[in-house]
Amino acid sequence: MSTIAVKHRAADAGNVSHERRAREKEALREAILRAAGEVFLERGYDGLSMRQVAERIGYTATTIYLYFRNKDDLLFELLNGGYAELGRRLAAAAEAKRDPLQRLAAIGRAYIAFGLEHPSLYQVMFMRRADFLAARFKESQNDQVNPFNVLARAVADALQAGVLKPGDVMSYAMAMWAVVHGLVSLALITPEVEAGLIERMTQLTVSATLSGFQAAGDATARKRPRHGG
Amino acid sequence: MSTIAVKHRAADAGNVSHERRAREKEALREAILRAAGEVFLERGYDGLSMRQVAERIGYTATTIYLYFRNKDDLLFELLNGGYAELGRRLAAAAEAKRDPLQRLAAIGRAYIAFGLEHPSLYQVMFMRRADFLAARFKESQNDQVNPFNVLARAVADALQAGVLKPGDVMSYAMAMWAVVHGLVSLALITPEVEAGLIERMTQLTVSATLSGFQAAGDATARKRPRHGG
Amino acid sequence: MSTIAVKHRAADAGNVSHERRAREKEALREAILRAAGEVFLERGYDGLSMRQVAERIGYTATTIYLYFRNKDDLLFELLNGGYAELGRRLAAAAEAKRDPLQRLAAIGRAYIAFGLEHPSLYQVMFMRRADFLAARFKESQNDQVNPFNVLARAVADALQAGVLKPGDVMSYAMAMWAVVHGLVSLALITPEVEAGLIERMTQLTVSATLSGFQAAGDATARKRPRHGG
Amino acid sequence: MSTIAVKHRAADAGNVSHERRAREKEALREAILRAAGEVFLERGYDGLSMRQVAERIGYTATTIYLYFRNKDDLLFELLNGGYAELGRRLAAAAEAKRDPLQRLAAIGRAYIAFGLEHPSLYQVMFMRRADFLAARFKESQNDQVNPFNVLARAVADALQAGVLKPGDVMSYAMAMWAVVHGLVSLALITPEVEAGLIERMTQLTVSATLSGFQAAGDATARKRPRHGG
DNA sequence: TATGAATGAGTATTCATTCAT
DNA sequence: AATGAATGAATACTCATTCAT
Repeated sequence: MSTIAVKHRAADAGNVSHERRAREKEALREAILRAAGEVFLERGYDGLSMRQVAERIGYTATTIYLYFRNKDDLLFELLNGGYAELGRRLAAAAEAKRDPLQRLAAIGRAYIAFGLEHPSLYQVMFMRRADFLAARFKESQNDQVNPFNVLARAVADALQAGVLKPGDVMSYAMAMWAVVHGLVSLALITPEVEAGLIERMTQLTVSATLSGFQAAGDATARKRPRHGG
Repeated sequence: MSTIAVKHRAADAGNVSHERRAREKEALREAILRAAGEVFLERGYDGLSMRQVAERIGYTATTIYLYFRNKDDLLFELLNGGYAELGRRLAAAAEAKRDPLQRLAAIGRAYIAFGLEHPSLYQVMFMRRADFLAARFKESQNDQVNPFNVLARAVADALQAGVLKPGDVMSYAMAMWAVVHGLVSLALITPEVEAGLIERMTQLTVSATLSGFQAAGDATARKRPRHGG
Repeated sequence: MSTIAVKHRAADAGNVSHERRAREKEALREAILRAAGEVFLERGYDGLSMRQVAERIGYTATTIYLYFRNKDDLLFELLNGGYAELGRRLAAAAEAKRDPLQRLAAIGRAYIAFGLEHPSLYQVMFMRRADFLAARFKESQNDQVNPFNVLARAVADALQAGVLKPGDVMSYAMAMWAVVHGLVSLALITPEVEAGLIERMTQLTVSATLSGFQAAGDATARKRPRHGG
Repeated sequence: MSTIAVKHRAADAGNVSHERRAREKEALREAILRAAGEVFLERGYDGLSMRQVAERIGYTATTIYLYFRNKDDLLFELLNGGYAELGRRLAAAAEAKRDPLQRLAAIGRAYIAFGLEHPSLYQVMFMRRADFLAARFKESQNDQVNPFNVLARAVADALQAGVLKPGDVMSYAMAMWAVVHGLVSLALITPEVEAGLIERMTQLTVSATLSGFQAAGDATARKRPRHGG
């Protein structure tokens, strides 16, 4: 309410370099996105209002329109950042493990961690049909770090390595996604459940699923009794 | 806006029976609930507006207040109906199978079927946080057909029968819930995916999960190679 | 909320006499007015709603429209009753005293008592400009017990008896009305004031006013040192 | 409805000064307050609606929220301004007279003048119960020019000077307030009465009251036969 | 670049009233 | 005589957005 709205006009606007201008502009843009993320987290999807965001960064609501065309545009960028971040984290998890099965488990754990760390964002990313964003996402596909692709590649590797029962890549990838998504989304809509239970059911599920997927004669299974955590 | 607002006064009011009146009233009540489910699904909790609902059924917003005390009441009835129906179906599935593992599989399949058959209702029931309803649900618990209880009882039986690896009932129940919920909710937010893929990933997941849960020495596992479908 | 709405249809409507019908109808009419008065008292002018009134007597809001054309009509009857009641009480007070000055004091006290006993009604009767009612009141003047006329007659008598300083009836009547109205309305808008203070200021004012109005050489004044109470 | 909704964007915005902007803003603020006073007077507290106010000044209801936080805030400012103005006028009247009785008479006349000059404001200030504002007024008491305090001080002085019959300050102050309030409020709700009558009854009442209050042996009374106007 | 003023559409809910029965 | 269903207008308030500066 009583946020002090400092005037943000650069005092030395006269001889400022173009670069610096661009940098400042980018900084504000990111500040807006950050604030939007916070509001998102605290008040949820519908609680995200231009005014709330503006107040948090000490600017007027109008100013946001200089950086984002409208609320949907702001939201789009926010989600885009979410997908990119998730993609990076899955990719990082994948790179950290050589063994195909361990890699799959690591990807799953990274996915779950991301979801639990960004509850509001996750809900908008994966728990709603956001048709209004679909079209825009089609255009801006960044396949490099597309989260699903990271998973699909790891599945393909594991299949080729023969550590999974025979099957098609897509079915396996969707199945695994379903499992981790089920864990995360269930945890998010039943927040009164104690953290320990979430942990135990996650262990149980990931472990069981992977051992269930595993090729019967795969000797490596014996040596890795605990897939989760 | 473009909804045609037909006058709903009975044309043949002369020989209208009390029964018919009651039936018409019940029909409108259900139409409201159905419309509310759709709107809730499309626009979320805050997006669910009495006006939207009213417009969809061709009545005034005021009319809804003749059937439901307020917005929360409307939502409560909506969800309550859903939980009851799901509970009944899970209970029926459970009763149909004697074998503990088969019973668990049957419950899972019934759950998935319910979700896919009632996409909008399912999303309202399990894909949003509805904290505001928690209190009211606490009061009106109908434990007999509480969906989760049906699952938990089946898990307890299976554990006692020794067909599952040792573990606590709650973790197993939550884990199984997570798996089926993951499958359903993923299917619902990616509707462009072909039905066959949904089917294959469901088979894969349910089968793998149950075999992963199964006690190592359980001889019965050999005889039931396909848990899903 | 859960008021049981009993069906009020006369069971023996077939051979009921016209008289009895009329009596019943009148009874309900008065029940409505009584309920309206209660609601008025509890929730004030704007809190008076047809629904509230209807609920209180166990009928539907629609029923009221069978007895009063609309809300204004109901209100008009209510106020009309108020004026009549006030008129009767002032007239009764006037008749009870023979001495002109004592009669004026008695009228004043009766006026004040009425106001304090019917706060909500008094506010609507005398503390608002109810233009929408003015026209209707012009028509239905019941001069017999018109409250102001009672006062004016008492003033005229006192002037003729020579107990008041010379002056015109209208000015005296208005002046006295102003004094008692000031006391009542002040008491009504400052309800947190203790009753004792209201009492004392009333005594003080009435006493001072009357002695101030009194003709200088009026011997009776000496003998009646206390006009109030 | 029939209000002409002029666009209020300054036509000559080019060379507009900050000062002018501020002045315009203040002007609109006061226009809102004035309109609010009128509406309040005509339709009462619950009848005072942001929409009505907005329509009367030719702006949208939303605009009012740029000047006042909410309805109560608007009302608070409205009344606060009135009390301050009345306090100032009473204080000025009090200072202008040294003689205790003349001072009381002057205060009374100033009060009446204020009421007749600001009929709508006066009605809002003193002819309605405004419990909802009590709390806020408690906080923001400006005792310096609190109207009632001005009167109470003058009464205390007069009592100490021995020109009033013995009594307590509070009773006298309330009594005098009741008298002037009665005159004003009666005048305001019976506007069809000719101005001359108002004048005569005021003279009569003020004069009588003060002489009635006056200590019996107070010689000064003889010299001031006419206390009013 | 950023702002202040303003708007119009939207929200839940309540109310007086009408109409067919 | 009384009701039940329905409406349309009203309420305070919030929000995304526009426009001139």
